[in-house]
Amino acid sequence: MSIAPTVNEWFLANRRDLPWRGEGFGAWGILVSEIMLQQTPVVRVIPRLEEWLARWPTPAALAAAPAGDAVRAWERLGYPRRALNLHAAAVAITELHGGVVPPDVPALLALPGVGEYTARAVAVFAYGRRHPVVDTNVRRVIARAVDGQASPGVPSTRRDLAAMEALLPEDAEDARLFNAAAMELGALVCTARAPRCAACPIAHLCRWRLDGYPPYLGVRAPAQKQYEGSDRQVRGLLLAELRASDIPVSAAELATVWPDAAQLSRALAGLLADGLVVSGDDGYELPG
DNA sequence: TATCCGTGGGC
DNA sequence: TGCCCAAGGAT
Repeated sequence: MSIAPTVNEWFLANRRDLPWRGEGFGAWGILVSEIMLQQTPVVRVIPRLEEWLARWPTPAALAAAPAGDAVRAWERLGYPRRALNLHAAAVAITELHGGVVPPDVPALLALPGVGEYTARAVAVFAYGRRHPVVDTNVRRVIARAVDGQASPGVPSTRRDLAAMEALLPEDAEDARLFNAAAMELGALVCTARAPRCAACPIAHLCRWRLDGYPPYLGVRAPAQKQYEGSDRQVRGLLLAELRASDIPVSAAELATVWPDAAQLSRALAGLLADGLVVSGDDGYELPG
């Protein structure tokens, strides 16, 4: 079945006016936006993205800054390893690609923090290459409209890319549009909870709807672990302490952020192993 | 492949 | 109110 023309037409009339969709928004901006958008809602990304691009308008500009500046400027976007990865990617782009974000998927995949989704998103949205782009929204749209399932099953890159490829228009520009359109449909209409089927352009041919909205019976991903009291929370508290200080912080000062010494030690060791924190004679600090 | 990695908002 | 979810990636 060919849903692309209908979904594309809906997209042209209903798409959000997002910064990375503007004319002349370059490949570097697209890459930064895609990394920031990994597991992070659009509304929280937009202000941080604009600050970043004003400060570091090119990969070379970011590469010339200390990695710790990137971690500090990440503020509270979450998963701060992304900031470190983005800095390392900027260094790689500067040193290996002449300061230009590479246009092909294998070169993009080789960049730190760039996986199957992000590599294709950059190749398609920044360079107009024809590839399937599959994120959580697209997986859900296909699961429902095509497979008749309320939720996508366990992710499988090969299977998910093949499913999207089967729907993808031949023309590269139509394909680029459809990748964005399917994502937008999942984000605005075919949402995880309470899908707005009355507003859906393909409701009349959605397999899940035609089958009477059967409940999902497959295996579900295990629920996210409780954040309160987790190592993640302790890492976040430690990093917040270090972000707030311009000078190295002593172990004694860091010890005040969490009562459980063993857990705090474990979290700090993790941050050191990740390269998010370095230790020197005067204490702990963000990397130089 | 299952698990880990932040943070915040919605219901 | 606790749980689910959010343009994933690395190991």
